[in-house]
Amino acid sequence: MMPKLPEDLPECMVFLLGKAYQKAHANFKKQLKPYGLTNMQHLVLEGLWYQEGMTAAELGKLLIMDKATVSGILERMVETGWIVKKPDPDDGRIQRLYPSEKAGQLQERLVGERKKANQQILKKFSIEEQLLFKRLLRDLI
Amino acid sequence: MMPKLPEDLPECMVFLLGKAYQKAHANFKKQLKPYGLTNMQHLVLEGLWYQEGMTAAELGKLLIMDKATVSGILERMVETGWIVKKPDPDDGRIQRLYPSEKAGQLQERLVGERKKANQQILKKFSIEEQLLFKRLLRDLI
DNA sequence: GATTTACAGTTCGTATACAAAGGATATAAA
DNA sequence: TTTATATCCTTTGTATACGAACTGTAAATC
Repeated sequence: MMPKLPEDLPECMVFLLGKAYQKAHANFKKQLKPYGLTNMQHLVLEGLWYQEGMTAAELGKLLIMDKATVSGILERMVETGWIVKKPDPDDGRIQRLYPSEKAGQLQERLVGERKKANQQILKKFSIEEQLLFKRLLRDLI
Repeated sequence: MMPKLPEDLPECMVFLLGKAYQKAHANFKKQLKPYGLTNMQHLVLEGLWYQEGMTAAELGKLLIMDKATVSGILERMVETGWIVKKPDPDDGRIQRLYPSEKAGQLQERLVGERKKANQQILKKFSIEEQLLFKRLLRDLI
């Protein structure tokens, strides 16, 4: 629960959004730990399952991630065998990204974990609140 | 705006919360840049203005920050002259924290920046939506 | 075709985040 | 009072985040 806070700080959206995300992130992180995946790595897999063969730039745009951040995450995911990079035959600048076999075998369970995490957040609210909440958040993105 | 996203990913609260915070954070960051302060450093100052002399542990609890994270932030803020650490006479484990002179002189402007950042987020919504949004976020913390 | 410009990725530096372990000190218990 | 336990804080290691600079390649323009 929220402790006592300075002045109108608890009214500050930057603070509220940060702490709400912090909590949601921490819970999902725990769920993913057994798989040896981080939240962002999981997100990358979801992106590639949606459309494999994307480039790092496309993936970053889709998932709203900085190219430098994407670069690091992809490097670790190649190292740990979650994805594969294949050079594009027509464009020497590009590497196309594919989920690995190992990733594919866990796809259902991993997507299930995300849905579970999502449900654990939403279950606190009524259906109307859930829809409104999502709309409000989307309006900020 | 939000790009096309995999399956029901755009329905996922972890994702929505993360991206909404990312955006809010980025905007506030820009506002604070002229001051040479980061968002979290600003938050620490607000905490100490609310009650100076707090310990790192108390501050962390108040602002919902990990003790290791707090430690690093405080170290940098001492280095850059935003806060001062004073040893507690009764408890050798504790350092009490105070905003510096420099911080005090900028207090009004810095608090103003936060309020401005908050307004820029909230202005997109009706009063009713604003109140509901805050309540929903608080329910997650 | 040579030059400019645009784009893809990487690398570097700095700042969170947080788990885990360690060092110092205070308090409770035996 | 010696031992055990609890706190405070720091340190270490890993993973984001992201601005900025850099390399390499493609596309556009002259």
